[in-house]
Amino acid sequence: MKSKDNASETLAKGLKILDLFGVSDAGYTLNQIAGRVGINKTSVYRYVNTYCELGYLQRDERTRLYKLGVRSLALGHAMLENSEIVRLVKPLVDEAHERHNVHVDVGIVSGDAIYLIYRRESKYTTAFRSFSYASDLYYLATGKAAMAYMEPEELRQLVERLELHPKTDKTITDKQELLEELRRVTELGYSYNNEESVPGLIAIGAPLYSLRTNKVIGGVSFDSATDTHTMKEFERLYSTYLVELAKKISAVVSL
Amino acid sequence: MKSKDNASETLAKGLKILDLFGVSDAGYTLNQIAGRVGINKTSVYRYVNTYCELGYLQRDERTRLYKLGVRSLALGHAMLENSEIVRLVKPLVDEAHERHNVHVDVGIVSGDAIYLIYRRESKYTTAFRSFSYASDLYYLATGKAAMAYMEPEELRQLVERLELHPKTDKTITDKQELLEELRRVTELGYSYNNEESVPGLIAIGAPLYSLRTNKVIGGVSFDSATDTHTMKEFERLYSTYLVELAKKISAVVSL
DNA sequence: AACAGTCGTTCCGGTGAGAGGAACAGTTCG
DNA sequence: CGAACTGTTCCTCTCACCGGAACGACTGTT
Repeated sequence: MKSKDNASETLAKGLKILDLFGVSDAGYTLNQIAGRVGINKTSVYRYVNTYCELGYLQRDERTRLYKLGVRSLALGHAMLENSEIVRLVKPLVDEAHERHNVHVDVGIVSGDAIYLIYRRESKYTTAFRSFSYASDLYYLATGKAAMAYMEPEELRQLVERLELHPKTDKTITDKQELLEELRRVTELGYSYNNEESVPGLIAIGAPLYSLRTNKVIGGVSFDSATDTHTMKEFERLYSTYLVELAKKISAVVSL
Repeated sequence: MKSKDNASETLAKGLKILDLFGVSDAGYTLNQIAGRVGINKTSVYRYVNTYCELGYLQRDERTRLYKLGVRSLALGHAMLENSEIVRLVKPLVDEAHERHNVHVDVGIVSGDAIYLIYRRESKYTTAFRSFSYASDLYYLATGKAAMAYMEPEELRQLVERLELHPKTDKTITDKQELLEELRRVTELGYSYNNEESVPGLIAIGAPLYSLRTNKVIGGVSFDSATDTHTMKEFERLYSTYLVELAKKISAVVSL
């Protein structure tokens, strides 16, 4: 184990387990958990036991698998309700969602990842419920919008340590190509996701600013499916609303 | 420290900190955290550092206080989205909320506590946003409804280890009185919360069953304010809808 | 300028909680 | 019946955690 100072390795390992339950509703067996997080079974056993005793995890009575406990759900719910940023973003996204009947995602950048903190689905996108709560930036509309508006030096360093793994056959895997695309984003004011993360899923994204610090904090996207809209259609119909929404959100979020 | 076997004390302590951030949107200082959770400052420092490095917590740039990080929000959001029970409950509660324009709470019992896993507010109750995600059962409409329909032996044991602390001057603090009230609940089919948790806040609650095991799993409540409805009015207007909603939820939730 | 009161941070020594390999028992599968 | 799972316990070793104390950096008070 690489030992960073001033941090609890035990806690960090324990959190990796909780993390696992954020990406899937399916239950896990003890060995599966141990395998996924890369910790030996005995330790995982102790951690999982701790979670269960406290109510964060519980065992499904039928399948005997470990799954999320009520306490995690309640805690998650409470965190969202109490979070200032979610409380500010929610009504604006809801309004846009209801008015234009479109799928909306809001992602916030932290470290080298973008985190999905709010989503409103449309009937066209429910088929694509691939729900990873944390993603790399380079294959998402929200992420590319955020990258495009980063400070040049920040972006340079990010791209340098980036590894471009293809999610689909349309994922951009060349750094030069990515940088050129990002330049086009700044000209246009919004980004594309042209089936780069999931086949059949397209999106346009716009950056979210903090007007106080003038720095990018994330992105917002409208999503649709290729059998519903072509990219050109989708762009023509919604891009102005998207940019408008992004500005509204940026205005109320004074991080 | 009392040492329970097969559990990680370090992880348990670390989770107490995360828990703290579920009950309030206010930031905390390191010493405040240490005080609240009852752990010495140095350990808390290590835990908090771990959380920050991983993005679960972050420091507010202005106030320098520790607050929830984006990762926690995204994880919470993901857990709720992925949770089967939330996904089942949500549409039913939303429908009732929109049709009757009333505040709805859904609580699930785990251990000796009831956890709020979904809420839709009305304009009458927003003033009361006291948001503790886990509560004792005896002063809530959801909790009392759940208690009333527990198996006799289970209830007896629960009441035995109960300590009835008054939350308001109307909170029931006598075990005999509580048991009598619960008996009346079973006759009526729903419970009251007559300003027993927060002054000015009233509610009626109905139990949620698992039809498979025939056991209580929680409760659902409609809430209002004393300056909007008297208890009699509120009961007359909404009790049938509440019981109806509780049955619907119980039907879809086959835990 | 000296003060008291915060804040987060570091240092350090003693110890016990956690690590983790191995073997366990209980089950489902074919 | 064995094979492949499951969760669980036992064991020893050691290192990561504990926690009191002292630190420097700020802030506001006198």
